[in-house]
Amino acid sequence: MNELFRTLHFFTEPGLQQEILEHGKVVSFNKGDVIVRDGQYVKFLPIVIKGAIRVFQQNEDREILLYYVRAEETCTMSLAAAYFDNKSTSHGITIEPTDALIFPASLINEWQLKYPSWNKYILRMFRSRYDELVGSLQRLAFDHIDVRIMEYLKRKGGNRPGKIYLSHQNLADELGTTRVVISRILKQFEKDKKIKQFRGAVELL
Amino acid sequence: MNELFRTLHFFTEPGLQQEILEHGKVVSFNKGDVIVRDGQYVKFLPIVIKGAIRVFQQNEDREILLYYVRAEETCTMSLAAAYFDNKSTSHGITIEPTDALIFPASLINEWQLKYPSWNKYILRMFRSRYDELVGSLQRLAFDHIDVRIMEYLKRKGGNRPGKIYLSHQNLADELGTTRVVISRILKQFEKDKKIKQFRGAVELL
DNA sequence: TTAGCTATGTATCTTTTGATACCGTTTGTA
DNA sequence: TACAAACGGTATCAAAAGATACATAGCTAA
Repeated sequence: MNELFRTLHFFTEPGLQQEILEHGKVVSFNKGDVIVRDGQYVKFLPIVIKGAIRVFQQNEDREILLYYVRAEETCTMSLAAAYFDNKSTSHGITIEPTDALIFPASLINEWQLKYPSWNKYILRMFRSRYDELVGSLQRLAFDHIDVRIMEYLKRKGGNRPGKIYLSHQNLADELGTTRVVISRILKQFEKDKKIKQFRGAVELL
Repeated sequence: MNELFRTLHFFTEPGLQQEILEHGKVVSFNKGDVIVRDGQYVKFLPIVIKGAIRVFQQNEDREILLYYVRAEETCTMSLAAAYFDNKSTSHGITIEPTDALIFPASLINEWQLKYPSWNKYILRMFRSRYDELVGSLQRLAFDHIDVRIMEYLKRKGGNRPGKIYLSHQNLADELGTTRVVISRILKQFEKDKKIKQFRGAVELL
């Protein structure tokens, strides 16, 4: 429960902390669980304590990654959908075992008017999601695919040594390209001793 | 001043309307005026009444368009910067003569806690900026440049007949490509009788 | 062990886009 | 009017990326 308290530190008002503990419920999800589904109304808002939710949109055969919800973060798409009583336009699926604090979306309204730190939290969330997306747009617009792959691997690896588990196909989906292109570039990286490849994983050198 | 009242209708609480009129100031800008500059602290928040502000980021020689602030809208980047007391990371420049309601950014905090309709306005703003950006990302990732040009023209033209005033170079900047590419594709459109070209303008057929 | 699935390697071809260079035309203004 | 700057047309070349096809390797379950 250490992580729970770490998460709570954003919410400086004792009243808010109490409300969160009172109305919130800690739920454990398995890898691959669906948290939100496109077209569904959002009744509950999650704040992730441990793990990660992958949030993405899907049109026809195309898929576009919006963001990952990680520890201490919430899902801005869910928040907005809930707030405006809209159906969700994205999917949210856990990519690893995940614990989240879940509470009724109906509380958002009240909290906004009562707790400044809640507003700060939400606005910071929106802002950083927006910045992330601008970053993606920029990289997509101006960087070549090899740079984008390397950037992605570094970010995913979090600058720590160790294997990063994803297939060429996964990578292609994340970056919006095709498997063949990924294989081609990764092979080149391998020749240049920038990475080591395994079945279903990559290691940065 | 008709437009001013149209803008105000978002703010349903009489108290908020009164505060806006009291603390706000209507300012007229010329085309090309700089509203916010990268690296500058944001002290005032604009709500556009008439006209449009182009908000974009610039790194080295690259430029990336974020959004236009049009009538009844505000600049979410400014808002976030002001709220967190950060310097702006974007530029905002009017692309036509523009009237805006300007008020001290320091009021944001209070209004959030007092007026639900202000919160609603802000969140809707953030949400739609985010959605716009996702759209751009999607088109950039999956559409070919000819489709993107046509989409852009249609949006800019607002499905009305009439000329759309921009040079090939402008278009190239907006779409993150080069002038030659634009000229090439527009020529093709002209051959296919999809558009008519003029110096500094295009007309959809 | 074998069949079947998933993951990866790679060759070939085509398309799209970008880079560069040079041209003529229009427009604004000194 | 003359000159510079902005605008647009076009040719040539190169690079990047996608499409397709097929081969091989590892993993797993019957």
